[in-house]
Amino acid sequence: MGGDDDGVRAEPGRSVTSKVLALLDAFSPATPALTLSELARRTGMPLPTVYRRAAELVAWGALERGDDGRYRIGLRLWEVGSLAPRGLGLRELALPVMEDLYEVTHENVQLAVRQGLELVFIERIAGRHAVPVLTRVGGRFALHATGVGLVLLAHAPAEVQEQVLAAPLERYTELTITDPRRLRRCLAEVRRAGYAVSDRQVTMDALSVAAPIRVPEGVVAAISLVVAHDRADPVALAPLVQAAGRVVSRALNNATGPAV
Amino acid sequence: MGGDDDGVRAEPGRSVTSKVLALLDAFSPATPALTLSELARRTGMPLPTVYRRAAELVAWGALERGDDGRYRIGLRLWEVGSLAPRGLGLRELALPVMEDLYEVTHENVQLAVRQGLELVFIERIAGRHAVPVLTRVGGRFALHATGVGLVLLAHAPAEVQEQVLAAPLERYTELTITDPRRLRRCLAEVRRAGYAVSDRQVTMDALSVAAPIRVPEGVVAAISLVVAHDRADPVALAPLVQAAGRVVSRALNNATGPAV
DNA sequence: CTGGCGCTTTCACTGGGTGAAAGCCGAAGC
DNA sequence: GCTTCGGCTTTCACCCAGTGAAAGCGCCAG
Repeated sequence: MGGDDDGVRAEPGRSVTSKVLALLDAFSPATPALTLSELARRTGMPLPTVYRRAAELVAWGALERGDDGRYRIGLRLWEVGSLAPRGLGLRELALPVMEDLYEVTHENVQLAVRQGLELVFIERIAGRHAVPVLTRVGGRFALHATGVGLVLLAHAPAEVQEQVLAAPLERYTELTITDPRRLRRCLAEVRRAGYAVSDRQVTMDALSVAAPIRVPEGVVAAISLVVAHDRADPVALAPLVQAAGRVVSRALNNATGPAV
Repeated sequence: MGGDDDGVRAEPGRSVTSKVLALLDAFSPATPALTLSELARRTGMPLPTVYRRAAELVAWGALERGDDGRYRIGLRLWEVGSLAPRGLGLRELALPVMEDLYEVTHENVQLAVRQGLELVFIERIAGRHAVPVLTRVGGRFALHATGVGLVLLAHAPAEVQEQVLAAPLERYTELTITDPRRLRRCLAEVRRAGYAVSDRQVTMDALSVAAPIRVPEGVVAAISLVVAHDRADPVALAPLVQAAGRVVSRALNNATGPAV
């Protein structure tokens, strides 16, 4: 048999639901718009199948189809997605605080939560005169490099930490921590200090200072400032970020009764 | 009220996809967390069916299941949703401008697009010392009352305008425009002036000033300031909002090549 | 005119989906 | 302790929604 396929293999007999979800999976920040055949190729499903499923998704609003025939994620899906618990309570409560932080510093302000072994950026205020950051809202990133990542990892369940420490740590710059033992010491220091500094560990021009956001059960999110590394004084910024973290923590604890 | 809602009726033989989407539909700002039986009741589907579909959605991350057994929208869905075209390009470009507007005024800044016969709030900066607004990001609202709504409606395709004008116009306050002929005149005035003012037409304490965001094809979004009606000077605010709208328009036109 | 590409529709077959019913589990009541 | 009850999970035999090869369509380039 010719072995020239590259995309996801189509397991015969996969459930309809998984097909629908596979279609959504095909979209990514790098490929936010796909033609029918691209979708078919990426999901490994026959073209007519993709056609029918996609048509249903378009009818509901989960996908949109542009004049160019390409499919995109639909506004309706965004709408439903914004009901995600962290999208809701946390984001709404944190945004005013992030604005304050931005107004004081005019630097990039970021808010992230951990999901599995990665972090997801929930919100970001991108200072127009600040260093450009390559992350985007809704984007994922490794836990071991960014400021928010270090905070989230430092306060994650032990098993999560072990899994991250066991896997190879990707290197982004020459300052990225890739030695598990050094990372372990770094995490201990983050817990002790109550904040994390990532100095040029993601890009060589930026430095970030991050602080945890806590509920009684533990740390649910992290907030950070990203600044140019050569005009940065992490020690001066830390109290600001920590204070912001505490304000959001307090707001969260007051607001949410039962569920996070 | 409306506590007795039967939710969506189950047509026998509806497609699996529609069942999956019906599950997502069951979630709303008012009901962001649902038990299995609530889901079954709201969608009109048998409990085992809901159980299986929901399990698949949880496995993928479209839903999450809390310790309390309730289902919530999952972070993964939010992540995919944030790839929606308006969620992406527009929001990212508009946010810095919205921040500037907030910094100058310290009032609520809102960004909305039209979807069908309603508007959807894409982004909002809620001034902590400004009037509280009841809308939320990801939430929908009628087109005929708010400032953004009037702008979006005034520049919507004729058929959309006719549909809105033909349907009964819900009254929110005694100042809400509910007479189609008056609304029609109002829309003409919005087009002429290049901005819209909604004075106490949604709540009796707030007033909003909105301006369009344009691409060559037409108006794709609207930006607005919401302020306390008694300290408002719409005529003074209008140029600010219009300027913000123009800045975003320009950014959009530069950034987006092929697709909006 | 022809060939190629990408999308849409058809059609007969089949296995994933169905839902009634039975099992399970923990909490509240006796 | 035992029982009931409500809500969740699993089973099972039936069957129609979904399937995908193949044919049809529309468009553009050569």
